[in-house]
Amino acid sequence: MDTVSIQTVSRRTGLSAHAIRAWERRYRAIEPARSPGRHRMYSEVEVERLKLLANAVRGGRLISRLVHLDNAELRLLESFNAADTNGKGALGDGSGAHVGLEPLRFDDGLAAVEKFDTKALEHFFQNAQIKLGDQGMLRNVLAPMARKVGDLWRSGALTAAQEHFFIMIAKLFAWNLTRQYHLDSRAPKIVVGTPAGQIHDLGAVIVAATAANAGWRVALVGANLPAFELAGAVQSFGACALALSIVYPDDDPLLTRELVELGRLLPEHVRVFAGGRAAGFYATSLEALGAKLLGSLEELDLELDAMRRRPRHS
Amino acid sequence: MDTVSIQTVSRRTGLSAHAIRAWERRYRAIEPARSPGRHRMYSEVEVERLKLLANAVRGGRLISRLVHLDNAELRLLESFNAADTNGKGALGDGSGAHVGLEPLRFDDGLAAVEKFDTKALEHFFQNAQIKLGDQGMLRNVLAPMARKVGDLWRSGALTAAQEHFFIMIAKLFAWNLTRQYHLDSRAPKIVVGTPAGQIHDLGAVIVAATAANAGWRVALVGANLPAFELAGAVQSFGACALALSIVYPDDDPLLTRELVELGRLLPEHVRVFAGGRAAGFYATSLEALGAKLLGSLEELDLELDAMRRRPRHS
DNA sequence: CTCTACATGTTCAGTTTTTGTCGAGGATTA
DNA sequence: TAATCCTCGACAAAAACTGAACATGTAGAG
Repeated sequence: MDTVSIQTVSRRTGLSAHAIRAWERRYRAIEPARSPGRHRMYSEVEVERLKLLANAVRGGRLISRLVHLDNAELRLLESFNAADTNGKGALGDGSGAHVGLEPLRFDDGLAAVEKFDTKALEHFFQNAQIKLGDQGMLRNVLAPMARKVGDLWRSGALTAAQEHFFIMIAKLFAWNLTRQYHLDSRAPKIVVGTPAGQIHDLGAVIVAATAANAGWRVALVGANLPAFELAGAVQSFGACALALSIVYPDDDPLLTRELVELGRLLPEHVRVFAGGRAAGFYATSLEALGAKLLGSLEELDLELDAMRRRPRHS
Repeated sequence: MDTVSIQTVSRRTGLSAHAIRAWERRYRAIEPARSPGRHRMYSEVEVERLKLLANAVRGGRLISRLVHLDNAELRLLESFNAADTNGKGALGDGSGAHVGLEPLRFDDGLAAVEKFDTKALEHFFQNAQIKLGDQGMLRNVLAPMARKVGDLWRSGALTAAQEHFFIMIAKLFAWNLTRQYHLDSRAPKIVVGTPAGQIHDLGAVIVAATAANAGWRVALVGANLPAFELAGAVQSFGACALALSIVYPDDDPLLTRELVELGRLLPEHVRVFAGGRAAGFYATSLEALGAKLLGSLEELDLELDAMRRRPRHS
């Protein structure tokens, strides 16, 4: 159904309306339906394609070379430039230059949190997503912002209500990213959750989004689960990996015990990852159960990718 | 067959009465029954359809193109605004073809929960949403299912991991519903949360979705908030109402104290609603602070609607 | 290293479409 | 009787359209 106006397409793709028309005129990139009055009316499929094109162009490719590729090929390219664009400072300087977007200022996001302004906060995230891509947005905006909001809360600069509000929306946004990945049924499976005592699940949601992006099927089982529950979930989901998010208490004896228990319960071949702000404090326990300690989402991505390539080495 | 006046429709949809008439005149979008004196009398289904149209328009679509679509297709479009990126599998097809054929089997949903099958569970929800509408799906599927899952967990038929998994997905799905209603800035505001001691926030999310659907701007501040936080959120968001979800402990003296405190802190003109399984047990405390105890989402909807049409106090 | 030829996003200008809003004059409702 | 609605025509702002010119950056060629 062709119902989307060019302005909306522009907002959603980050391309200017003029650019979209230019692409049509010069390369017939997309030739949308027209209204009786000759206004362009785009379908979702066309919007999707324009998004792919826009992303590829941001990755440094020439539009004239892209228009012949089909969507699958474009998606492939996308994963490449995700790999090499992520580190660089697209964040602060906003010199992404060509595609004209408003610069990405953290303060805008924080201001939205202060005012409980759902719309502004989502807009901020969306802007970041267009600019940095899914992964970039998770790593360079959402995750650091979560830390920042946490700090501000502890320092008293934000109220608990504001912090909760942020977390709620951040979770939803991250989760929505996972929905767009189409995974075939042969994809490997992973369980994501937080062990007993850990009640914050934003980290887990972010990890889930990352895993889904890496082509895994994810069971997000939430927060505060005892070892036997986690092990049970792994077993009944048939997962070959388990990711734990450990964020808050730096030194929880219960958690240490839980991890030991987990080592006892999990099948040998199940790979365990752990990450999050406080994960490092449990390094020895984690090591004991053969878990891999990860310091960043990038590392997680690499690990997951490596596992995919080399199926089960049992 | 209750029918409502055009002004009511206007308030419920956020459209001006003039606009509604224009849509009818120009596109025959909705042609309501008429009174003997030619006044328009809208039925609920017509209101529902106007809401769908209004939302699609706010999502950047052109009204002239929407009027040919049926309700199921409109709802489908909404999911595009919400998820924003999507349309992977849609490739080429796009026409609603397979939209709502499968019957709504509760057991399908539960089976998905057992298997940690995210896709299937979301599909189940979406199917229900298309079939019953947002409100219907919240009231008749999501909420009862949440109760059911809770029971099954307590009875041991489901593990905690499965229960958490369900709650996670349900929460995100319900919260997603609130996103589609970006309303104009004149809409009244409400804060939704749960008081200290209450750690389950699914109920709050459902309430938030309901309020958003009724045309309110919502700040969902999450669970377990002390009275001063709630009051502070109400104040800084500028809300004229506060909704509390009280689900679990039937008799928590702390909560009683919190409610008293809340009564002390809240401005006079702020209306308070309370609902949830355990809300009834605190009836006296709630009454003391002038809160309205609600037994169902329908009641909430009515109350919110009533408040909207009151003359706005400065 | 300069010069030239693309490639490609942006701007300008003058029209046209789309769509929400207003007002007048009169009828209906509560 | 006051508030609300009706119809119809007109209006106006926002957003699109077209086509050409413009600006900037990149890549060879000389």
